[in-house]
Amino acid sequence: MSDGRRPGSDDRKRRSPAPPGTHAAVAVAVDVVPFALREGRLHAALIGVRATEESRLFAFPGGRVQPEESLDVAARRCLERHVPSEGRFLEQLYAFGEPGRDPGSRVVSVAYLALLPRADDADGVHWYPCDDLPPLAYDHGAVADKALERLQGKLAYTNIAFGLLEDGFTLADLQRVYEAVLGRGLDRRNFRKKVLALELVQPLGRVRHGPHRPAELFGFTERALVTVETLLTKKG
Amino acid sequence: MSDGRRPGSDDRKRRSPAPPGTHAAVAVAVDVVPFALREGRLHAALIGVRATEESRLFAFPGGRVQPEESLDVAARRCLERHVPSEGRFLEQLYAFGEPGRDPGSRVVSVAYLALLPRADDADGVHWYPCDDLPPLAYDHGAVADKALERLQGKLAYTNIAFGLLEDGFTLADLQRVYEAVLGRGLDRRNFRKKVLALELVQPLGRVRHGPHRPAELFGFTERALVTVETLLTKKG
DNA sequence: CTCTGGTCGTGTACAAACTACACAACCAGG
DNA sequence: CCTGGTTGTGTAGTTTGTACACGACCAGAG
Repeated sequence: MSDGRRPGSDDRKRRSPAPPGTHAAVAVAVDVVPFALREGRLHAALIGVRATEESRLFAFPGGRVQPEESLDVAARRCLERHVPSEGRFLEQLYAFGEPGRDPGSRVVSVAYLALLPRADDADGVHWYPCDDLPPLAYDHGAVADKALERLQGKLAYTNIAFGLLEDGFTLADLQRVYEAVLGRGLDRRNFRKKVLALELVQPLGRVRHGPHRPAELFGFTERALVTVETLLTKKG
Repeated sequence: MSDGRRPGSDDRKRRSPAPPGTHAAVAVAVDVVPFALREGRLHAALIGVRATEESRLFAFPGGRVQPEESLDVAARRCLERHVPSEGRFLEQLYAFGEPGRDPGSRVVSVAYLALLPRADDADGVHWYPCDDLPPLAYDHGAVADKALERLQGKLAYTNIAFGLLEDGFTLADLQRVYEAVLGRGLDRRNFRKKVLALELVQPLGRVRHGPHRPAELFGFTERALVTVETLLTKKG
């Protein structure tokens, strides 16, 4: 693994612009995994990339990082180009850089996790349930796994799930979000106790009417994304 | 944020090799934050990058990613070039890509977190206590913050701290690791109960002699890195 | 108007986990 | 033989998590 230079020499010189003629062969891209709820199930937004003879192939929205933009900006740009939304949550997920992940060229892709309050349809966008994704191009299968893993993990100790809701939700709505992401049921009474005790939501003073007892509507409190001690336990 | 192409068009074309003459202006590097314990305090390994008139400047070991190597391999190569060790733990941390982070050229750097069982001295390597780091080049101040944050966070629900120890440690040694990383004391008896209950360590049948009662020596169990329910609580 | 289905909202008993804390065992060295 | 400093163990009290039942309330059917 040595490059032949003397030990202790400063590796920083490699950061200088490459000499003329030897341009860097590694490109940088971003990919965004957009999650949203549809009919109580967690869905991800995909773009069709090409149709082989017998099967279509999908990938997450993404693109090259421009020389003057940051990774975060590039991710938001790529997200908004395909998926129109007012997503509040966009967080870096992981950098994928295996040499063979993109056939033909060497691309290091920084993946992002995006949470949207609604799964709006748009031109070229396909929403698929997370537990039934179509064949994915590149290494986007691994990207999807990582995204879901991160979302589930952060669910337990942050209020990240609120990125999948808009103000004016009922506690039952919120619970459905948790159940959809975790893939298991929660006890309604214990879940309610826990959420209210942490004071992450505040009643709006309005109610939602339906064929049943009216449900109180809630909104988020001031803090946008907090790391709480334990927002969730085994049974909610 | 539109690039003028029709909506829904496939952004994937950007992944193809750049046309001749228009080479990608964004380079990819890795930086490794190596942590180890020295005299009961958490230290990080730094490399001197340049000496200005009145002050030296340091940075974490790093370098450009080679066209044929993966990010993980590049990180291990850069770590081992500077810091000789048999580090068991090396994990991707975060990708830093602000346009201005590296003066002169656009470099996206994928940072890695490394844990070493010992803080060995080597040519060109400087070990500094984490709570008293010297001035850092680039955005390595933010990198250091992120690394420490990750380490502290994972301490609570994984056995990541074991990367800072070698087999043949006492439970007091292990506790000192936790206290050094967290920066606070833990209750000896509760800590011992917790660690033993999780069966992450196994007695080696040997003891360490000293001027006091002999201490039993432990090693790690088979599983290398596990995510435990709650390895740590407030008082250990 | 009454009935009914289905949801909303609350409280209580039990079990498990966390926290605080004290004492004897043991060795090296004086 | 005594002493200092560490290792090793257990118990009581508090907090947190878990399981579970019942009345309140509305819309719609009859």
